[in-house]
Amino acid sequence: MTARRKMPTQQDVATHANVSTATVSRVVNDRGIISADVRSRVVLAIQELNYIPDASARALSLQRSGTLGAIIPSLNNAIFAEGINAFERAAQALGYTLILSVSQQDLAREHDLVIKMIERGVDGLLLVGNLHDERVFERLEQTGVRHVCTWAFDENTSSANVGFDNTGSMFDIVDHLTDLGHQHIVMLAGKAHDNDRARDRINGVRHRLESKGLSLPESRVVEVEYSVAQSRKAFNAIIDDKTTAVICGNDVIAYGALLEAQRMGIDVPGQLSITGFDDLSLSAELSPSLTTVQVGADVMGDTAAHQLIRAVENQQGVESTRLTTQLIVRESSGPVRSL
Amino acid sequence: MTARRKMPTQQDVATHANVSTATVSRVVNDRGIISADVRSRVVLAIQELNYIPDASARALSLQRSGTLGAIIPSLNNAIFAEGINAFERAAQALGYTLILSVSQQDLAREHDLVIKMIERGVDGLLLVGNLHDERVFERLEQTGVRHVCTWAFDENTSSANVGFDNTGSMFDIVDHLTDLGHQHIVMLAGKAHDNDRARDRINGVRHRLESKGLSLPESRVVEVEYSVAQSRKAFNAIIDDKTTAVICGNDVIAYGALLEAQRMGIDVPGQLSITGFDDLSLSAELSPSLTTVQVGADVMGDTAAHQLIRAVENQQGVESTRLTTQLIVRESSGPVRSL
DNA sequence: CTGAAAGCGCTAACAA
DNA sequence: TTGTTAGCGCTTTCAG
Repeated sequence: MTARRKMPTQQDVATHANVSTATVSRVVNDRGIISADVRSRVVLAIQELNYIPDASARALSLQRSGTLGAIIPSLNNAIFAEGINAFERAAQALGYTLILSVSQQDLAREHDLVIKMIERGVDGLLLVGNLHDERVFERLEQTGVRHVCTWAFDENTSSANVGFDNTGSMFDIVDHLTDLGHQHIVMLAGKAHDNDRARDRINGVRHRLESKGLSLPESRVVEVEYSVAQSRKAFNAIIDDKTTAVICGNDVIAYGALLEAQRMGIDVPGQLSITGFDDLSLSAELSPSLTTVQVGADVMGDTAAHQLIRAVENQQGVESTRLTTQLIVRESSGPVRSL
Repeated sequence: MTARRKMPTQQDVATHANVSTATVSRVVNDRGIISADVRSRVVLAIQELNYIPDASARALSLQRSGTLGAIIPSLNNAIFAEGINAFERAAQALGYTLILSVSQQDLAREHDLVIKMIERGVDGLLLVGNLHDERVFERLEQTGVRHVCTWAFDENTSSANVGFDNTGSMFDIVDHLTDLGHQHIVMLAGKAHDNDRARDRINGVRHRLESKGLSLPESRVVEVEYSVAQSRKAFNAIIDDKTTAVICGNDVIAYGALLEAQRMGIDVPGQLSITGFDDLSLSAELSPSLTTVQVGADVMGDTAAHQLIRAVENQQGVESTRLTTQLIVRESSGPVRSL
């Protein structure tokens, strides 16, 4: 088991079945017309030899690999895992294999990974967000590799988008809170470095508040790691008596805020409203359940895979799909308590 | 952008730099000795043409792909996502690319995916658990593809294992609970279909209880989906007044039990002790925090990648690594309240 | 130190 | 319907 056995090749099968390699190729790929006799001989030979075709050779010859690439910031983020799960499922259903790389929220690393993906000959590539190294777009354009940027939607990008408007999604949250009378709001945002989604969400909150004569000064925004423990600390540090609501950049951060508030004896939503973003399945189960924004990561992953594959197989461009988010009002947000 | 551009090949670079393709190959792979002059000409040509090597052709020629495959039951399971994250990170650091497929806890599907992986020419393959279609092992053996089964450890498997003993891990939980005086225990196990880990955990609990003169009849075990909502239902259906402790097959199930207990007004751990398995990061944050078993998914993923790559690059067999789990006692378990 | 040539396994015209 | 023959792009002897 330490030595790598020589695997049977198409040639071996051909010899064994007494046909040409072209014929073997034809039956393997179900292409053209083959007599029943020949077909059965080939099939038998394949079974007897335990023949498994070589995808590299096939890709080299076909100039198509049958793979889809995906580069994501992290897998330790339930919502990305969910999106990739759907992406892989759709790809698998359509006969494609997933090549997955993690950029660790580092755009320089992401650039290198994109090159790797091109080397691998992926037929399509999924990226997260619209913020990337410029050279990424150049390379993709130059090589003609189909790609789609997910988790964001911007009318004015050159690349196709399958995602939602991060800025606009926050309007619903802000409107919901201001309707409930909240004016003193803080935001526990996700880390915005190399991350346009986090940045857009902050801007969304800020702009919407400003449009209502309110504001979100720098002092009332903290960027937090994707971690409940980190979020608790951040919450603890920024919370004060005047604050009546905290908007979180994602559900995990919201869990931290919620748990820490409870530990501090702050009543949610009585004294403080808390909102999340993503609508992880746990969010509906907590007590109080979390008001959040549903993003449909599974639809996004599924759609991205389908768009990519359709573009590849029909030799056309990748279409953008604008997904909508939905505000899910639950128990963690409520009216400002009158004094 | 709808037409696939012809990418520059090694041949183009060779012509441009006025050298042979062999030379280009040498500078690209840093192999052999090349004069400074030639090297710089080649490097320049590569940049000017934006040359990106073709991994398929390389793999075909080298009979090595530089990829590692992984087939996991699901990505919507935080602990697998964590393990794969570590696996990918290690692979990436060592120059390998990850090919990931999801079997959806279906061994028949897994078998097909293994064939796909062999077609892709993965240099090494990660599988979860020791329960697989027999033909999987035959194929792997026959083709000589290095592989490792994770999330389990059994002395008597033919395949290398990088994991822990699921049966034995439950002994710690059982001992902990019986030490606290618990005798009426129920188990909310993970779905055991096509899943030796879940099965082993059930057996672990049962055997350990029996060794102490206690028992875990079928009527006190329910298999539950990996879902907080499902777990709440199952908990609700099985809980009764006599039960003083519930052992859960994983942390997510435990969250469901805990939240439902709280909703029902059951005091944890006053009236009921609850334990989990996995030690997800949230488990330490909940209130009460969850007594659970830490499995070190990141170490497992990292180790698996290293073992695989070492085996490939040194032409040797894959070594097994026995990982240990650790009981983490927190607030959700306590002594049986004396009546 | 560099080039020429063969070959990795498969597919795709083009003939037969 | 089936076989023959070129490659696909890269690496690797083997010469020079």
